[in-house]
Amino acid sequence: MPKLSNAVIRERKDVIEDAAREYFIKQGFHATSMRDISKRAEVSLGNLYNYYPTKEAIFESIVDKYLTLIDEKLRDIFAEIDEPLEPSNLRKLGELVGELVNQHSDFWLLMYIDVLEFQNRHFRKMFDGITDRFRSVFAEKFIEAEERGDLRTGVDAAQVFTAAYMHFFNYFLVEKLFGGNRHLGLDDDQALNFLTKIFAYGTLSDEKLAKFKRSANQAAIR
Amino acid sequence: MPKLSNAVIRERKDVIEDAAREYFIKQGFHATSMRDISKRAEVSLGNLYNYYPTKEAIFESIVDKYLTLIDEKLRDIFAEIDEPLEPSNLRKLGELVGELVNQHSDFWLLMYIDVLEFQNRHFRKMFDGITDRFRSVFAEKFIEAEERGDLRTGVDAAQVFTAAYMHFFNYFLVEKLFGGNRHLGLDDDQALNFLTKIFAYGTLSDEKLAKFKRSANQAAIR
DNA sequence: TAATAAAAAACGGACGTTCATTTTCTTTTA
DNA sequence: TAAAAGAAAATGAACGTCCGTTTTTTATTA
Repeated sequence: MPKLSNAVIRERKDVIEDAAREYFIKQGFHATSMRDISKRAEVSLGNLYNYYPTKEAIFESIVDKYLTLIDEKLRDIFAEIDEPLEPSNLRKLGELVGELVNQHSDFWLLMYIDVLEFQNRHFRKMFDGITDRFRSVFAEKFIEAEERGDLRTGVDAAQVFTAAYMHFFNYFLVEKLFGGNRHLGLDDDQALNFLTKIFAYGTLSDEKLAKFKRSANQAAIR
Repeated sequence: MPKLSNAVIRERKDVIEDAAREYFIKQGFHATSMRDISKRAEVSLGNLYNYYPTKEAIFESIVDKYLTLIDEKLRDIFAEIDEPLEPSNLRKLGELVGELVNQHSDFWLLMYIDVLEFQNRHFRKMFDGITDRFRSVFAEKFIEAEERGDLRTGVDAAQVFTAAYMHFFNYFLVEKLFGGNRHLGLDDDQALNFLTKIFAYGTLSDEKLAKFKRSANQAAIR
């Protein structure tokens, strides 16, 4: 038999990794057996080892693929945010983060597996230096906003954005994975408005806030 | 041999559960074997089953004990908060939550085990209806604050308190368990000030804010 | 036919749990 | 006061199953 093309190999690995991921997120890494994976992927047990040297290699391959995907998704999200400190855009950030959490909750479960079973070895970079990364993504925007005096004196734009981002994230994770069940006593839409307002009023300068109150954007965040 | 007293039984269970917990949080539930536990607890394998019917029962016993402990700790924390919406008290809340997270990080790892391996069966109640619980804990205080007009119109005191609580929580969890590594670009003290200010400016009425700016409390949160 | 992939069988060890047996310690008896 | 009895606790071997991985065998196709 001739060697399989890389494309075919990638296809079969995808099938295997889909099967493995379903088990991992349902019961964790150690509770999932290679036999479980081989059955669901419809690949013989022995053949798994033609594609991966160990079970952990399967996990790592899934994580790597996901990290790349989430990275792209986040890039897409930030591309939609042209004025990161504008309340309407902050709310949009929240919406998009909510979609990301809900559509890819598997990813966050894998992160918890990593925290538990691998001391967060594979996901460490997720939050490390996140404020500085935001600062470089929105570099000009943050400088402009500060020059315009959009923020209260002493407030750092990148820190505000990070705090809002983290809050949105955590809100949706609690709702999706921890049985939050409308834990703020609001539906997602209302919660987004509520949180957006806190961050707007909490960080914008009086002049900027006055503009915000006069603007049509206010209507959308009520 | 006469029956062991309940006190002795409780003592031995504590030893077993300490051993089990150390393994669970280091490698998860399924990666921990009854033999591991029996060795560290210096109890024979078979004897474990005189104290617990199954391995899961050990996990459940640990979780129950911890839920009680954390519940008490939270009660202590809230007892220290006499004016929940006062910025200085909000900051104090953050400090105390930080201590809780750092001193009992095991507990939160158990919560992740539960999310992963038991679909959060044992921890569901942690966040369910949390806003309403805060509302009843601080019932009079919230009503007083609203009557005094401390909050911007339309802002619900219990929701503000919950949002702040959740944010503090998440901040310290990310720092402690997810490799946050000063993820806001600030040390814990500065981060607490920063977040407290956001929630104060984000939710208090102009009159209340004016008082806050004039007060000595402002000095403590700088 | 020759090289590769896939499947199947086999390996040694570890798993959660059970159980027959031994140890421990109080109580009863002589 | 010492030994015997009785009951509960502790033990560790044993059970059947499953584990991750390796090795062997069979199938596939340029």
